[in-house]
Amino acid sequence: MTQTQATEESQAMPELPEVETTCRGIAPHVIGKKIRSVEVRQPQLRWPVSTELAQLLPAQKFTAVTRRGKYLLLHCKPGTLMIHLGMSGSLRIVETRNPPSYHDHVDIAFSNGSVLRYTDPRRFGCMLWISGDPLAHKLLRSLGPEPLGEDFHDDYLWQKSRNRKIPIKAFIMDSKVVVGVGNIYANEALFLAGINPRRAAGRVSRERYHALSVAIRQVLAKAIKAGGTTLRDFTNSDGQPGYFKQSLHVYGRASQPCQQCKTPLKEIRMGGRSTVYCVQCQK
DNA sequence: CAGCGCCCCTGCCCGC
DNA sequence: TGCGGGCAGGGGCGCT
Repeated sequence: MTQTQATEESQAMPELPEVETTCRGIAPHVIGKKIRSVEVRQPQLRWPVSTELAQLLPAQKFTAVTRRGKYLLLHCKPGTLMIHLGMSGSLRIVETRNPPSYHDHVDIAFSNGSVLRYTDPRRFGCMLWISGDPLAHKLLRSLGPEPLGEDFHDDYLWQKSRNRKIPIKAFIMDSKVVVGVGNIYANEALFLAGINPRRAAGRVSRERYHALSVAIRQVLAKAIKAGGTTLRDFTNSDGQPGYFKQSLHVYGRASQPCQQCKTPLKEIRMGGRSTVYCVQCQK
């Protein structure tokens, strides 16, 4: 991996497309492979990593790798390993002999000599063991629909937003409304739909919710498709996040001219998050 | 319930 | 050049 790629990757926040790419990327390397050992070098993530993993997982095989929102679910017979990548986390397949670096917090080693390695400099991620139905877990049971699923559409958003006074941006970033819409894609989708991020969710018309639902699907699907092109090199960890593959219209472009009307883009902070929009094109 | 602000943590950037 | 302070950011959680 070149220095340039390492730098870009360290800045990459795992949004839903990156999590989906990770899900697809690790699946063939971990499903059906016998687990030999688990090493937790740094258990202090968002919540402590259970030391029981080292006893529970060896001799097991992951039977499936699925995703719910930005949570990755590695299923095996006695339970499910739930992983969130937080802001700076990543999962890679490496060789056993590959020595861990400072931020490589967890290794799950397989009998074939490969290792599933969890890396997370900022440690906002988590790795939790769930025995029983993972979808009934506290962190998953109240989540809204998947943005690329059939339950997510304009009528759903419109119904859900009645009498809501919170800004539309906060509304679509609320995981109880819809999962996986992070700050970058919320900014982008609102620009594409022509909606001011501060507009109250309850004051967005049905027609504009149609445009918004289409925009959300579009930016996420496009990024996942872009991520898919790097899948074959997943183990070499040279994949770049999907949003580098598509032009960002507003995110990170504060004070630069709007690509539609040339008006300088405005940046405000909403809930502590950078919010960039065009005062002319987004009402 | 709805809405809002805090906080976990480190890398990066800026100013002196 | 080196160092310290400020800040960003996902999202659960506690408080109003």
